[in-house]
Amino acid sequence: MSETILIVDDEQDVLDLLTFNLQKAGFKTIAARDGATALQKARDATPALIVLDLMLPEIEGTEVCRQLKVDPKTAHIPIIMLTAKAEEVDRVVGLELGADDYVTKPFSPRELALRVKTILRRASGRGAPPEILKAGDLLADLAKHEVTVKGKPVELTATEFKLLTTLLERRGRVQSRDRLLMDVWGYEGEMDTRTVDTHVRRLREKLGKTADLIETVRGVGYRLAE
Amino acid sequence: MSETILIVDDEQDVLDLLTFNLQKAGFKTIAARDGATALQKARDATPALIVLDLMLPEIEGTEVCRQLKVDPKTAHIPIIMLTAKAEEVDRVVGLELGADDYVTKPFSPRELALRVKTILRRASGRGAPPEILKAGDLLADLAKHEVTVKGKPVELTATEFKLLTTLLERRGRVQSRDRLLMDVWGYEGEMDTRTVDTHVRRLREKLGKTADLIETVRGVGYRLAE
DNA sequence: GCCTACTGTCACCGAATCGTAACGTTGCCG
DNA sequence: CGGCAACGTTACGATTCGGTGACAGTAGGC
Repeated sequence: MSETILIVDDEQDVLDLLTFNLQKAGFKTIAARDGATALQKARDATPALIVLDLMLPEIEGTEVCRQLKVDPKTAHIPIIMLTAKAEEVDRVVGLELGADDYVTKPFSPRELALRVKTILRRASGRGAPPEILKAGDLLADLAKHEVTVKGKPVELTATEFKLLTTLLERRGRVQSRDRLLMDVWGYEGEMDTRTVDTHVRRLREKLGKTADLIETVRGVGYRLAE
Repeated sequence: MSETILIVDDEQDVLDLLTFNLQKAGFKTIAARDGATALQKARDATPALIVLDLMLPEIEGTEVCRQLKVDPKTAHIPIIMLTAKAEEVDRVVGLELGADDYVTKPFSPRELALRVKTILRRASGRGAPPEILKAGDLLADLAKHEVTVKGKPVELTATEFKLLTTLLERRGRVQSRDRLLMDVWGYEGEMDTRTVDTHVRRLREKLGKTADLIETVRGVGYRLAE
């Protein structure tokens, strides 16, 4: 089941780190240090997944991503973006670019390996690919970054979307505010746990009547009804 | 569920900071200020996780890490590295050592606590998590934070839930009031309180007929029938 | 550069929840 | 059969918790 992964980064250290850890996780790896090489290797080797640094010399990582998605030969290959700033993320994932996931630097090896596995499992279609999450009238399309209630689309912000999908992924199980802060907001930044409440409220507002799917468990956290 | 964490750093300030924040996050902590002590304490106490500074006097942090990974007694313990320079990190953590994650100084206490939680959650998730407790018609699902009697859900407050699950976990064994105050309420030392009685009553009330599972042992405490 | 959308924080409020005291009841002892 | 101690029950003030609206900072789009 050893699949090949293309790693694109201009820094040798990062390249080594990724190569080592992904190989330890059981993948084959090939590397590229600039955009042009990356495009060529992607076409030649057709890897199962590409890890792409956003900041590259000469050609921008975003441009590489776009070209990969244009070429029919490489368009289907999932891409994980490496980026320094968490703010850029919104644009990168799901919008103009077709990146499937992102990891912010500095990232933990463990985290990256996990995401790679998750995406490959999802892409291979084996074992119930959770591309689309459902709950009652609620549909969340991870690939399209789109949520619908009874077929009608609901406009959510990036944070709201992530919060909702996080709850959907653990449907039925209560998520503490701390837990949600970790999974939705990430490691960095000191944040008030009440921020979660506010976003839950905004989510409920936008979901209208379907909002009662989001249950409050007093003294514990939030939960999506089953 | 309080797990022990070994903190290794030669600076007292950092040690204090880490100790304070990890304890606030609900962990027990032990500390070591040099490599030799760290190795010894790791073997003796077998902590659930080790936070290890890369820069140590006498023995390098890298060397400590290596030795930890060699000893079968400590090899399985996850390690989070503390390091000052971001560039070194990649190589050190990924290639030479078996560290599970790293945090660069200056780090936010919150971030570290979160990474600790993430890794511990992942590590403990492997085993057989007894997430559902049973007793007669009574079912308690820890993850869902939900209790049912004969399939019908019963609404419990956070305290009642914790009290019930605590009794369930020690089914058949009598729990003294002091013991319950410690485990459920987190109180220390002895105190003269009827609080436990009141909550037991409320529990019984909500459980209806199933309440007789909770037995009173006069002069001692409470017990869940087997 | 202005404007809009989004985000995180704060203060306030009502309601659920909690701990304690006071009182009633039960069981055990001589 | 009394008395006492342990436990059950009730009630209530205090506290905590989550919902809500408002607001300032910020980034992106035009």
